[in-house]
Amino acid sequence: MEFRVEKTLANGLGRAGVIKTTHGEIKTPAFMAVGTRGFVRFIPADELHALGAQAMLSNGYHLRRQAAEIAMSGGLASWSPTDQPTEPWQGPTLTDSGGFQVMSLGSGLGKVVSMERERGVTNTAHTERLAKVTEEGVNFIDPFDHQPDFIGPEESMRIQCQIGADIHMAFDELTSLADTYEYNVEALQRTERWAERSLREHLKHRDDLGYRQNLYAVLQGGRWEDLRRQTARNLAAMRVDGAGFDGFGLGGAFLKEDLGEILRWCNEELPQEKPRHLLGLSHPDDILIGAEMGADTFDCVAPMREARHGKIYTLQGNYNLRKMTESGEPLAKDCDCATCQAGWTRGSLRALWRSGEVEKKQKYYNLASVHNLRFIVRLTEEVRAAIMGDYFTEYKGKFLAEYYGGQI
RNA sequence: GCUGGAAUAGUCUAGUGGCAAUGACAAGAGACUGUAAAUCUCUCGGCUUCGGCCUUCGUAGGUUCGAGUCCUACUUCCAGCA
Repeated sequence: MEFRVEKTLANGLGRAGVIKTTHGEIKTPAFMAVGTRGFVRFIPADELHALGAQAMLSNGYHLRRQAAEIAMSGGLASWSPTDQPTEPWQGPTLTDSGGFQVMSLGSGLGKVVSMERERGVTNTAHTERLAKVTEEGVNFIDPFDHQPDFIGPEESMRIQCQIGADIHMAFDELTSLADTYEYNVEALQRTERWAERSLREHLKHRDDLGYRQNLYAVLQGGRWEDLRRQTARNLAAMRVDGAGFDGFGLGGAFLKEDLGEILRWCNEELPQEKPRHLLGLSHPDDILIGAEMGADTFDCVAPMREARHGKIYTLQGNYNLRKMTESGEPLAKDCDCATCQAGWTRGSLRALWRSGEVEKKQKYYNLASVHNLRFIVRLTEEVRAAIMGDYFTEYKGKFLAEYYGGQI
């Protein structure tokens, strides 16, 4: 993998660049579509390409039982599940380690991850969690079949090297907003030990499929500057047999107002010549702050999940499709997505969504997902153009003013 | 005409003495950020100072401390018999 920075913002952090992987280039900043189980729900690969998606993120945790099968077919770029009609996504890919599930099945079980929720968030009681963290790794109960299972750094690396995405994530522990400083110190030190074990195991298998796979370390440390800066330095300096990480994942549960600062702390310490992936965020303000503070790639389930739940993105803000019963308006003004170009209106889309017929609903999920995903992909394209063209600050201000209507 | 059965909120539906009344759908509001999420939460007779108050289960009476529920009559619908 090769990463080249083409232009840097005046703040010295934000930049535009190109990541070159075995399966293609990613022009950054870029948004990766989330295809947790190896495909993007309701959007076939050709439509993904058509809407400008440059890469897909899948999850080693969810694909752990198909990993050997994926390896047999040559890796994620030549595999798609037999029960899905889509062709494989042949472009660049990234897999997550399963670290997020440590939190979502553990301290965050049954809870909604939010960046704006009151600070009174609480952790799920230990006795109720489906995932338990030990030094070795994470013991968990599969929520679907209730079978006990275990993933540690070595397991995650072997799974990811069988899946064969271009970029892998080290196995990390994501803490929740409710965790204390003391717990974050403990979890962070463990995450760094896991990072080293991840790197060691990754190096053994990174060429197993006949092409070079790459590993990012993940920075945790919650909202504390000392933890963030120190872990950035530690992970940037980490070497196993002379080899370091190929890039860095920026992880954690944030409050919105803290995001920019946290990214600045991390990225001021990280080497500029390595790419950085901001894990799991995609609302426009998060992308704009992320890009400004030096994140190169993004991923998030929100555009498509919110589409499925009836929230439609527009430059003037979002709206809920529920209230658009009779509307003959387009989904969004001047939108270049395939759905809008095909002439779908708010009312006609709503009728599909609320039809109660499975096939129509699936059509709705496709059309709405394409629209929202294109919206976020277009945003990253425009951010890149703004960085390259030296007008990022004006672009950001104008976008936020129009999108949030002065509410931010 | 006779004999049974049935009428409950926008719709369908539960309820056989303590009920502003079950559930579903529809409708309305909110949430969702490295996917246990085609999901979840809330509202859904009126008013309210949020403690309640008022009006509601086809219509009109009655029994009862208390009736959607029991009784009588009537109206409409369904089924069977003529």
